[in-house]
Amino acid sequence: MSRAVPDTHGEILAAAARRFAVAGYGGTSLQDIAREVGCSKATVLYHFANKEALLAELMAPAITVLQDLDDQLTGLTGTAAQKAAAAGFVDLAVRFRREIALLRGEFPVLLCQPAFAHIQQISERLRDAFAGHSDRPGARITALVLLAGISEACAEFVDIPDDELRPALLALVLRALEPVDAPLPQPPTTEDKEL
Amino acid sequence: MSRAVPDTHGEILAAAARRFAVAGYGGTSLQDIAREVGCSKATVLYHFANKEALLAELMAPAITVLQDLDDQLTGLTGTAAQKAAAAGFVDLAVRFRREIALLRGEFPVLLCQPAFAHIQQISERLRDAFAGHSDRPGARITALVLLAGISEACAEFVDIPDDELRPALLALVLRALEPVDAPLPQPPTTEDKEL
DNA sequence: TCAGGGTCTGACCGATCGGTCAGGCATGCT
DNA sequence: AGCATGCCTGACCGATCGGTCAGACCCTGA
Repeated sequence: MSRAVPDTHGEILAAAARRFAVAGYGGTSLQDIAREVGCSKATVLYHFANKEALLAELMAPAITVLQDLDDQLTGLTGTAAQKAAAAGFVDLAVRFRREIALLRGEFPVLLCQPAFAHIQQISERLRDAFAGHSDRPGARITALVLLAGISEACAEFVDIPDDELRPALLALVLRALEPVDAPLPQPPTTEDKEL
Repeated sequence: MSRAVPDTHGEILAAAARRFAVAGYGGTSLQDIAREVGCSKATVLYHFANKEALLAELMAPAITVLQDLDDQLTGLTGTAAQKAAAAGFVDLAVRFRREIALLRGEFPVLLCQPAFAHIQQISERLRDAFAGHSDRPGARITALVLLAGISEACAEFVDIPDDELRPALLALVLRALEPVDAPLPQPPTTEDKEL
């Protein structure tokens, strides 16, 4: 049988995920992680170049999916962009809520680090899509409220099953989003804008 | 005239607010604050018992208003609780968005400290009021998304004037809240249906 | 039997943190 | 002049942080 192959690497990863979720990235020391695994801090740093590399490996799957979503949103405008962004982000947030919980408000600090710089750009494009690429303050405010709120809710409601959380969030978003390209009483004359 | 009365206490307070807003509470050292004021770290600790006391004095006005809001919400139920909580919290968040920005995701950590323990209870009651005191998952999820989203938005949009931010947030909240005690399909008068 | 590579560790490093303390300095009252 | 008081500081403290390093302990293949 598969008798106790150590897999220290994986154990460290799992322990780090648990600690980060409780105390955040900044609030968790390498010593904490080592203690949880039952090894020395030096062992943690033998398996991972540094603390940031640990976080990066933990976040990698979520980041990949986030980039895919970003690709899918390119070219979409108006309500189409809003709906696609809403469905895509809600699904992503629900699936990776453990990863979102890891960062718990440390987004602003972590995104400043060069290793995560491109994430910031993606999140700005995502917010823009949520606003239907409108620059109306109402649309921009709504987009930010929803994106931040969804992240927080997913990090908080770890006990609710995906199939319950996802539709509830999606319904909320569709209810709350400002329609962006349909407030005009007579729209046909404005389509030359696209050309 | 009032010629250069030092008011070091106030200067430290202002400098701390500026630094906390940029780097967060945990990310700001007493040394940083002292450097910004142009005094020594020991001077900061001469005017304030410790770092936490500095934060407490900075947050005091906002906390007072939060407690007032909490009082006003006691006894309200259903949609009345939702609307009162929405109006009250949006107003509070807009007015004190600088204070909210100070904490930037450090709520979970700071609320664990005994000095801020009662804030956690208030915020839970507030969330409950947002949900119209319903325990439907949809209502609870919506409440959390909106509360967290509003906080984040207020911390982010420091450049938008109050009079623009407040109505936009209020409209969003009223649009997004699940009605909780009005699931009736037909209003009392059926003839206004034509309108 | 021995060499070598993968794994792991205790000891240690420099930096930084919040906080303490004795004392310097200016001012104003007696 | 002498003294008390309020304000401020440099030097220092113990703790903790992320990270380094030489070496010990396996296991395996020659």
